[in-house]
Amino acid sequence: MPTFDPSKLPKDLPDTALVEPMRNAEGYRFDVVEHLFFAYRDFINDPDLVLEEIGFGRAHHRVLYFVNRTPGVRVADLLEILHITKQSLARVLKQLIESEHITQHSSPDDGRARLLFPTQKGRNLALALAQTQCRRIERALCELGPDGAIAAKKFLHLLINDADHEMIKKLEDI
Amino acid sequence: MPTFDPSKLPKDLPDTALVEPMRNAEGYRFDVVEHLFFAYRDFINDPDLVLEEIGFGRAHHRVLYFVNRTPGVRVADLLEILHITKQSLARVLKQLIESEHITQHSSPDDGRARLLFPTQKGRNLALALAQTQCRRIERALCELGPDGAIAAKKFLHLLINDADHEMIKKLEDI
DNA sequence: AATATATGTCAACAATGCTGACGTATAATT
DNA sequence: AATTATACGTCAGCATTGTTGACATATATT
Repeated sequence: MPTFDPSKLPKDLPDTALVEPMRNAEGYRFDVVEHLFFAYRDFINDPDLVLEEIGFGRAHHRVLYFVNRTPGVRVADLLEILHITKQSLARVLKQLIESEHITQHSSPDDGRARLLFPTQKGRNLALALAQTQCRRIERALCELGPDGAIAAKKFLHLLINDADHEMIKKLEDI
Repeated sequence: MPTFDPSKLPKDLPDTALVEPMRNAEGYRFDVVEHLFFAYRDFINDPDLVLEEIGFGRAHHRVLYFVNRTPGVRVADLLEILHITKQSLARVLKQLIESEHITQHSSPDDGRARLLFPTQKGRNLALALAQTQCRRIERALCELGPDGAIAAKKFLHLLINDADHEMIKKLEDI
């Protein structure tokens, strides 16, 4: 484990080397920055272990998640949600369709659009991956209590770009 | 923007396709899962734009951040903090040293260990990268108020593996 | 009929993670 | 003093997942 012990510095340390740490200050909450980093790191580590066993990665997880969250979603919608290119999406989507976790069907409204639906197999995997993450969230929210839970979610919402709030609201209303 | 309109389904939709979305339920807070996803996505997007201009990536950012946060940190410490291999770290660390954002010096305690310090150039970059993220955090915490801010940080803390709590506390005490 | 849109696909490349192997200091142990 | 363990560097190769550019196809729209 790191010691972070600032008492023992090299004798010949040149003055080009800064020894003062970046500390929390007005408007600079470094403690929150790193909390966010560690929280997200641990949050995605759980499903990673499951994914590894079946030869999938995080990219597959994200696609599978949103297809299960909003069945009938279009390819273009996923691109907007995930902020990736269609070529990146196509690679993992192809595998998810071949492995029969996802099926695609033409939209009756627009024959060009492909609507994506999960299969039961895909739903099962999505739930298995969500389980570890949801347990982690549940544990935290319970400990916080009702008011704290509301604040926590509001905090995350405030971190998100305004441009995405409309889309998030649509997800909420599902 | 996605429509998520479930009213228009393909006529010939086989019953292997699930149309029911995964909805929030007892112990399954999907709303929080996706809030966390979007929040982190937007959170790291700000510095990404700055990094791109100077030919650095997220990996450089993470290393530079923790070297600035804890000057004199050892290579082995960074590996533990970042959860990456020494080969992955070496690649970006080498560039950061060559570009004179970071300097290295032998530890007086242990001649094998290399202690890493930021230069003024490295500190400036670290602060520039932190600025956008800290503004985002500050805006959210202000809106939440004191109690909400405490709950928000506590929430993140509860998401983090117990194994990391000791290290985080050391960071806090810096 | 002409144009725009939704999607698929091929090819190449970049960033960043990984494993395995080997070398070189320096510390610690015997 | 000799051996072993540790901290780090480095080379080589590979996987995942992001990117751009170019081009094809089907369907809508004008």
